[in-house]
Amino acid sequence: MPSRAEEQLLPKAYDFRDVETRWYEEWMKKGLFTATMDRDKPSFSMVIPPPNVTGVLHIGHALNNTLQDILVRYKRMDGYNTLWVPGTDHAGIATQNVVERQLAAEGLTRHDIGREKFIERVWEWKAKSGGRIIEQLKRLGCSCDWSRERFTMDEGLSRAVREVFVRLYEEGLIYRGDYIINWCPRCHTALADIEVDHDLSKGKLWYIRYPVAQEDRDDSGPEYVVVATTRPETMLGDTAVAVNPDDQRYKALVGKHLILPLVNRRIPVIADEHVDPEFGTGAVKVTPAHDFNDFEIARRHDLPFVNIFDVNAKLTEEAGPYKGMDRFEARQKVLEDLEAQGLLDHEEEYDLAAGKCYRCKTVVEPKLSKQWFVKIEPLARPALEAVRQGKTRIVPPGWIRTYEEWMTNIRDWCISRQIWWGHRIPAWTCEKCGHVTVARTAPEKCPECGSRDLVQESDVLDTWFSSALWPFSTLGWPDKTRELEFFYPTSVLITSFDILFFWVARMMMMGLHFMEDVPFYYVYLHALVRDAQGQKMSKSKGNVIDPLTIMDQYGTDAVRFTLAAFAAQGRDIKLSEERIQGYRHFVNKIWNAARLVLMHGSDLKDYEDLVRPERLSSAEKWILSRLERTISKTRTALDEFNFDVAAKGLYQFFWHEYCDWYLELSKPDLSGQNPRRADISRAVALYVLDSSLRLLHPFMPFVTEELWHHLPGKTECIMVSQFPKPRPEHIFQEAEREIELLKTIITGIRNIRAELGIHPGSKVRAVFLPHSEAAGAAIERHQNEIAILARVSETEQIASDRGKPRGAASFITEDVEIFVPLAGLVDISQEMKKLEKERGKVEKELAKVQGKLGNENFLKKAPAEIVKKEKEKKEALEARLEKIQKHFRMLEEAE
RNA sequence: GGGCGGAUAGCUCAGUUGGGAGAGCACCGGCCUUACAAGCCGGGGGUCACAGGUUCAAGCCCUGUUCCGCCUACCA
Repeated sequence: MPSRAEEQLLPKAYDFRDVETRWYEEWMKKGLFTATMDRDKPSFSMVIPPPNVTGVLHIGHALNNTLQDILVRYKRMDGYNTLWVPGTDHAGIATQNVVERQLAAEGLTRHDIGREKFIERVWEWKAKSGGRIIEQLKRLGCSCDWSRERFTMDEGLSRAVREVFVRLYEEGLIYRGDYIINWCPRCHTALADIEVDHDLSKGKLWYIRYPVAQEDRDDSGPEYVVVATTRPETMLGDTAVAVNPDDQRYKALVGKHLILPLVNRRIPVIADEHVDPEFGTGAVKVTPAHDFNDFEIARRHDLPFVNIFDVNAKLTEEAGPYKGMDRFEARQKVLEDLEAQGLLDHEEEYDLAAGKCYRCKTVVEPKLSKQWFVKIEPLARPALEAVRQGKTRIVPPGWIRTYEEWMTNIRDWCISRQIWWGHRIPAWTCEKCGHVTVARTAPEKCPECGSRDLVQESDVLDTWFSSALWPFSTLGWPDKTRELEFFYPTSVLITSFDILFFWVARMMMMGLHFMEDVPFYYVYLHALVRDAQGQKMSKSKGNVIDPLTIMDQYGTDAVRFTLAAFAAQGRDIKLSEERIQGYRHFVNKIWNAARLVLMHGSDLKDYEDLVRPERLSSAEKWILSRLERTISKTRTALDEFNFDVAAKGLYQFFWHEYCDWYLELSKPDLSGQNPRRADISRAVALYVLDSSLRLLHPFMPFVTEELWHHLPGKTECIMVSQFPKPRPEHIFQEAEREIELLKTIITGIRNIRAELGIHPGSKVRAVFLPHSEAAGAAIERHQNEIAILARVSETEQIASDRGKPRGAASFITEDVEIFVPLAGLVDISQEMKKLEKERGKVEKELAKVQGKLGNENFLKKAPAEIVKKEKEKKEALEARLEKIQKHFRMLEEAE
């Protein structure tokens, strides 16, 4: 039966379900997430990596946003003007795909309904289901300023996009040109280089014979040249064969012609440095329209471009008899035909990295087409410098090199996409004179010829173009807003390393160019969340841990704390349910500790005033001192983005110091007869709980908020309370030493009891032989605690070996020898075995130390401090050994 | 091909100027001790991947080797 006091207080187990929704609503209602712009406070701002509107919260989002929320809650409590800007990304291809699939279910394609209607459909979809992920972020407890939520295609951001495009165009940094680009035949659009994934797959290298043209053949020369290719179908678009200029084997053939099999085109043999004579046969087929290298070779040698693929990667008329075939079908047919004509020399197994569309995994096709590009070098240079000079610091710093590498080898950015959903390129072509006008708003007539017959560019911009502006476009740019003034540059960007190039680098470039300052002072790159075996989570492998499911199961606080505790820099997070379960236990532990403390002190409103050093016991000083160290540790760790260190430190402190020792030590006082003592120990318990809850709040917002309101006298929310500040006057070194000794003594007795198999219910007698006055005094002072925590009935102090009890179990430390005399209960031979083992250990250690001290070089070269330490260690070990031996002899006699 | 990171207890990892090998989980034993069995108490367990080197002293610094990740790249 629970007591009346218990009933009034907290339920026995924490039920997160209603607490989480209740407090989130309360925070929203009170407007606690809303940024203020108070001149007296420093600013702390972040922009969320905008999830795709199509997104569903996955474990990566959970990690990313948990870390951001921890930081922003910490800073908010620590007195900053905090702003965390939330929002979503329109995610061009991804979103278009979703709506196209819906259309397909109705038997329609986007072309059936037309561009305008299609875009309407996408907006409808967005209005209906686009906000899902935002709701999920709220479940996670994210304290974003929802009043400032943005969308990359809302009106303001679209205006920023047009502004940037026009300015870059006017500065000559955006141009349009015919280039070879990566084409996704499924998405029907160009892709930027980094939107193409390369993974190694098994393939073949086919060796094909290209006959030398009749008129160029001489009697001594070869009949054909053998070229190697992984993609035989592209031969239909060949316009040359290249060899290295220094390659003696082919020297005579340069300038002559070959007959391209199957299509019988005459193609020249050319010499180009690019060709590696060591690879394959040293002769390369050149397909200018369908290979990046060949494109470059063709430009150098002025070769024609033969386009053999259409938008679906089906063969065009240029491919003659193969017209209309799919590229892979054509590959088979080409090989068959070559074989039939005896032109297939041989084939080899070969691993190759075929490029795949990062959205749909279709093998991309290099393709020639007219696209818009950003001239990247003038933008990349300052972005590179800013990191080199430390204006923006990348954490962990290992990524700096990768960033530099990429920034120095970067190619122009292809920004046009042949899809419909996105920011339409603000360029209009005059149908009459062909003049292209780039403008912020649609021009009425052609500035060249005055024609009103203008057609807007049908392409849209790469999704990442608008994301690149996110840190300033969300703050109101191009207007000069107060937000920009207050919060730009933002303080920190927290994101996953896999979008370092896609996003971070581009924000750096755009921020520096348009705001003339870095977009953020710190970039913290976190790892990927993997499964317990280190495998990437994927639906097909079935190893996905769904954050929503586990939040339902274990509560949001447990999930958040787990993610933080495993967020070690530079390492992937291997997550398993077991770990989350473990931290749910921690949530429960906090709950129950609070329950105990509140049972005794729910009415003690002035507990903070009662905590005065001069009135405290050593245990109370000790816990304050430990708290103090935990506060500093937590702050430092958070300031350095060591979320794991902060989380684990709090766990260790709260569970293993506050609960295991302080609360246990204070129980006698809490329910004792001395009201003054009881008040103080209640006050300290409350004070430490109060501080701990505030330290834990950024990690576990819900349970801490709930408990906070049960503390006496709390009316405001914990999320706007003060984050604990260092109080050096709460460091008590003397008390720390004393309690550590007490812990050793209690553990020692417990150890003896456990080894002798004494029932926890029965009490023992303990005899102490302290090695110092301080130790003796401490034992004296803490008799009561020892009695309770080690279940000791009576204690006795002796001054020398003479008083030692015969036939006792012992525990020997540097400061004190402990004996538990248990006539009849001690198995003496057992006890001797234990001592023997102990003696072995000490002897071994002693031998090591003696070896060092016997080494002249050590004495000569090691720092005096170290030598001294070793000497002290030797003495301590010798003393200990002597005591063990004495006790051993005594047992022998007793036997 | 280039670059980066990792190898420490059964598992996941920490170990910050080189000077006493640690945590959590798992495991074993004992306890329903009035906050918590989602708990308490106690315990076992490691040639710090391998081979050299520097040093009085190496998990830590240097060289090489093996294995495993990841990023990046235009060898057809």
